[in-house]
Amino acid sequence: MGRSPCCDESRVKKGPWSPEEDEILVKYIKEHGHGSWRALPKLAGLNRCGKSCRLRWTNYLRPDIKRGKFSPEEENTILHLHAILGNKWSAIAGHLEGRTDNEIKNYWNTHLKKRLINSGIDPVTHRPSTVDMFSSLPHLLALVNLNELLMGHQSSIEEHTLRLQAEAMAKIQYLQSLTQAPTPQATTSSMVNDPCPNTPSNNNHINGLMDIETLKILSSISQIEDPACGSPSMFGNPSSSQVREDCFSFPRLPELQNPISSFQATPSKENFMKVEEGSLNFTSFQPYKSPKSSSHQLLVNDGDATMKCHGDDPYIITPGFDGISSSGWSDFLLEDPSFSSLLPQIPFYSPSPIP
DNA sequence: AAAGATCCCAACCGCCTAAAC
DNA sequence: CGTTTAGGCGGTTGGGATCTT
Repeated sequence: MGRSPCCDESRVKKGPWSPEEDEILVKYIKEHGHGSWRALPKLAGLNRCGKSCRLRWTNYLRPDIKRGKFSPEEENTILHLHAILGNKWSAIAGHLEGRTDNEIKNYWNTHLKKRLINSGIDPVTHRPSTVDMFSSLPHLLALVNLNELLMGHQSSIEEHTLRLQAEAMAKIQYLQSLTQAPTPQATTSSMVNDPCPNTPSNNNHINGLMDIETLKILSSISQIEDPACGSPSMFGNPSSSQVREDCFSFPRLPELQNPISSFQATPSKENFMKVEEGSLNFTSFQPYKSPKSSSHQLLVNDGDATMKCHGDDPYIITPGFDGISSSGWSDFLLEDPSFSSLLPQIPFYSPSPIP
């Protein structure tokens, strides 16, 4: 329930500010400070609402505003911070001296977002586009299984097999739910403007490629579940052998030098955690509890850049993903909880609850 | 040169939060 | 403790500027 607009009075002027109005506002604030924005227009002799005055001042008239083109350094800062903070424009603006949240928001919407999209990067997640994410799923699963083998987490072949089957079932159910959901009138713009891109339901906002990709993924899962391809697929699909023959490659993923690494994270001071061992190329974690939600968030810093994922589930960290160079992420990929929920049994690091 | 398309950004709108009452 | 409200925020829009055909 929002409050009613502060400018109910229809008599107040709207629209572009005239130079005279600007002058009055600047003069008043320089002499008196803004004080109560609601009271300011009357005191200053402006036929505007207080909100309009505040916006005009903070976004345009403030003397410390830096105008002009964004420098490459500023662009990088915005990209990095947006990957961490999302559309928290005021928070991002806090790191860019002289830039307003509105200016950064506009610059993002008109320049940076398009640039990421053109580079095949989802501007919301800062990761390769959704289709690419799905195409990487089988590779991730293979890595997971390899990791488990290397780590010796399975006590027996049978236990390992059971776990793989359980995982595969979870993944399949999820993917099937995607394909069975009603198909919205998906367009590229609907994906771009999707306000909740990380929710599973929104993964439906994919065009026909989704079906193809999903089929491939399902096919690959059946391969993982049955690596020898010698037993019937769990789909019971007679044509699955044909699908299986289409062993697709993962052009976006380089050959990994290291499988997903094991590492230990121990609490140091307050909510900060340091990685004590492990071969991933980052230096620190910083989990924290969002004050506005029940989810935990996790900042990971690789010495050059910081990324974030959030949620209560374990995190999946894949080294060697090298498709996001324009925003500086090159050493790893953090998957979000909607994805990690598909892999519930992975013994990865999960941030400790923050008091 | 003109019309249409696209870009850009200042400004507005509606919602949220926290402080005041 | 519940209600009201100022300030703040992010999303969206309107229209001028610029580009394309």
